[in-house]
Amino acid sequence: MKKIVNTFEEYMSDESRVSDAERERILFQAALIGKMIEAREAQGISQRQLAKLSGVKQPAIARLESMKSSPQIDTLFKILTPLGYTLSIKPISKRA
Amino acid sequence: MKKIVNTFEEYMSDESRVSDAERERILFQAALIGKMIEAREAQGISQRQLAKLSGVKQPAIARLESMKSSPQIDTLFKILTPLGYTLSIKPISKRA
DNA sequence: AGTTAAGATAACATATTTGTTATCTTCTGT
DNA sequence: ACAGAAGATAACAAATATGTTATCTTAACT
Repeated sequence: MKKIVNTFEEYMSDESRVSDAERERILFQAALIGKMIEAREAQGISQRQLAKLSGVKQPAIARLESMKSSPQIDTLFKILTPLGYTLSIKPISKRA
Repeated sequence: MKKIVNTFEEYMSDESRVSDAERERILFQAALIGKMIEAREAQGISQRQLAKLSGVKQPAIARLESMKSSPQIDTLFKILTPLGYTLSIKPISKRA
């Protein structure tokens, strides 16, 4: 019977739930989302304003910023573009 | 009555269908997918092999490589990780 | 001609995201 | 105390991606 987890940290540190590869993947994802939030806040834009700019609704933005969903790539681009950012592929282990 | 389009190029050049912002977004997306395909082929890995490595099924890989779907971010990471790549955010108009 | 491998596709079920609308909580400022 | 703004969340419908299984087409090779 699995322990109920309440936080992201609890989930991530439970080795019976998350493989190393999956953990790495989630951390990359979290870093990406984190930078997106930084970009929005640095420009003083609220989720509701960004919703208007991007066409993505505020609840969807809230869900993805709090990592409650794994957004589709076009949703990410819709949000990043009005913030002046885009996505690119880079080799793992190279520094940002 | 809308003309039926058969190719990506026809679709992209139809201004009644695609706004400038959307066109830019789609081109970024296409560039990203293109690099993913390059990475796979440069390593001599087939879609079926990559399916085993990534846990994403071959039909899903085929669909996203041919831009028939807008994959979820975690699907992209699952595929990119065994290829040795990851995603990062960068300002628009900076060169790769 | 036959065989094998690769990518594309079909059809359907399942899972997940996103839209929609509304509300809740918290914080800030008055 | 009140009002307004911000982010989080709830509930449900609609849209879309993914899994599953199988087949098709094309190309390369014998």
